[in-house]
Amino acid sequence: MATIYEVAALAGVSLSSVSRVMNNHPHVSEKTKIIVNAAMKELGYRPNSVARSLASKRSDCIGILVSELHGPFYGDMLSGIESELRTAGKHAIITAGHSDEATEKAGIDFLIDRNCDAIILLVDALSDDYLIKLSKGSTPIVVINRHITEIDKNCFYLDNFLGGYLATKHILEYGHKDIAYISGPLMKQDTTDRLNGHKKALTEFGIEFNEELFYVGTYLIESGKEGVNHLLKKQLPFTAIICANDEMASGAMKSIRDNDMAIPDDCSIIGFDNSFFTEYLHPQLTTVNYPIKDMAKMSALWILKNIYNNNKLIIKNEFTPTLVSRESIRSI
Amino acid sequence: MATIYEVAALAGVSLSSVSRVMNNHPHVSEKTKIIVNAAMKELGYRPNSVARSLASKRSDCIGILVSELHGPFYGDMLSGIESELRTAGKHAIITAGHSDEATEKAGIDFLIDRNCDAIILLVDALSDDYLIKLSKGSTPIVVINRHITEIDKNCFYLDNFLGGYLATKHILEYGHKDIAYISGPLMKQDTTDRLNGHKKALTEFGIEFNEELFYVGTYLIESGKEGVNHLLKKQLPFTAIICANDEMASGAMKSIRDNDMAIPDDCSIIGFDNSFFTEYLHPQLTTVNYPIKDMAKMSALWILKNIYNNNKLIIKNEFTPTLVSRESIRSI
DNA sequence: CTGTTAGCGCTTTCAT
DNA sequence: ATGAAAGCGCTAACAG
Repeated sequence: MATIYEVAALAGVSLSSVSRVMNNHPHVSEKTKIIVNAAMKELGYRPNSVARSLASKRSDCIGILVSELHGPFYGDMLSGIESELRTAGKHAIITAGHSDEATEKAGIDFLIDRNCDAIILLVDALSDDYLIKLSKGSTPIVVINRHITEIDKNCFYLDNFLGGYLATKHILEYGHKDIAYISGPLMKQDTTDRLNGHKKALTEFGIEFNEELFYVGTYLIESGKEGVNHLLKKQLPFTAIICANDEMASGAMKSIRDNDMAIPDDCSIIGFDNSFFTEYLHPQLTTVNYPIKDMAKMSALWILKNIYNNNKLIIKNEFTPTLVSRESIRSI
Repeated sequence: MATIYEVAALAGVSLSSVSRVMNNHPHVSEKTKIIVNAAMKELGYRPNSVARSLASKRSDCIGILVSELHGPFYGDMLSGIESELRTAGKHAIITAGHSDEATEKAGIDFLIDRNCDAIILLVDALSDDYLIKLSKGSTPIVVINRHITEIDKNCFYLDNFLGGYLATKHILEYGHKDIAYISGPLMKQDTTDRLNGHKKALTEFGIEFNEELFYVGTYLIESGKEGVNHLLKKQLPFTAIICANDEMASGAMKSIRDNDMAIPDDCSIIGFDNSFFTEYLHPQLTTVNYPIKDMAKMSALWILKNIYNNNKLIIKNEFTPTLVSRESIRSI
């Protein structure tokens, strides 16, 4: 691998000149530009980005910390960010936090230590306070799927309360009264927001929230199954299940069918996220659209605007969920 | 951010001593260790990994180049690799190649330029020759989902031929004779391997391959739909469709139902990959298991063994597909 | 066992 | 417009 020294020697100029043409500095003569470029080509020169990063304290890299690397939700998010960064000539460094506090902290440190110009965070375990403090550090951060008032402008979030409300209202409008709810882990803010939206809708329709028909899951398919089995065991009547995400909904659907009940005839069901596969379930799952890809792209755009000074971009922070009505709900 | 100088000053030792305790060198007195560690803690010192990487030419980072960041297949792969690396204290730097030659090359250069200790590749557009040449460079590479004889030991691949064979044999054993095939892009090796396996099974059963019932898709859901519509337009009889992956199979299922045909009564269908969602389709999709997560983990283990000298590990390169029989096929 | 001294490859003042 | 020189923070011989 040729270094900048060899390029300079071959071109018969100094290091600085090579550096200048590499970085498109103004005030470089056309002649130097040409001769240096020729030398670079001849040597197949590629700048060492580690050295560059050490000297300049920049890296053209954005760190991304996400809970998991698999799953439709995170996949769409990563894809959305990467595509925006790529078109801007920036790179993504991706790592996973596994919803564990120590792992999330370590992930952030890793990204900071690699001189990322900014970091995009989707974390569950870290406290608001930690993130607020982090935002005061020298590496700018952006937070997805979480609304922290103090760093409001750096947050990109869904109105989860509205989402929970919409789902439940939809169910209620179809005449359901005995409604089960399979929730995500209560430590997550989006989970509780959705749940509170749910409760608000219930209240509006004069229906009491029933702890007996409430199950706390993990957002994973398995816990959708477990949730249904748990509910069924209680022998309490219910005509609809609201699931806090699509994966649990698909697990729930399976379990319901395994118990010889039909969807939506014996039990209606609604999910959350509008993952790609919901359209391929049978029946097609009614759900709430979570525009994660748009949000992910927006977070990348924020960085392009605020870190790399692309001023043309217009940023919005809050995103709105919408109901996607399909086949998994029937009228009572 | 404190530097190694400040730590050395506070501890009253030289740089080298600090460096030595950081890197767990032998021949460091217990006393120095303690005093240096105390100084590090007091200053909240974190080594600058960029500087370290520049000086040492190592990074404890593994580069991963994958076609896409979303989708069940790539998600499982990334997850599998990351979990192995994490437990070994190594980090993943992930980027996407989008099945485009120039993008794949740029991705590789990016990873090399960041001093990755090794690179894991899942690429479609790059030629065997390019990869062979690359493997002679100074950054070790590992290739997933591709078998290149010359760099055999660095490849982790499925017996796609067998997979294609198994799928078709299964269909044939159920008595089908008019069999449609929705393929992936023919430029991909796994695609043609599967197709050749398919043809072999046909031959064994004395059935001729019918170009009219053959459709080249993209491995995306949409093209499963398009494939079915294309086939239906021809008005030729067929009782089963073999899809080269599950996503196209799910698209095909939807299209079939949209045309008022029942699965498997009017048309049997089989997929490939055994993606998580196939179990939640209706009917549950019969498919061929692709142990991508195991393969991904194995590729990571190869690196731990060969690059980081963890000799205990046993490596295998070829993986075997298995048939997963579910509900989407009926007897003729 | 510890300290000194060169770098790693590039950026960035500061002169000229 | 160009060059010289001083780092960026760390590692790694080499002495001692």
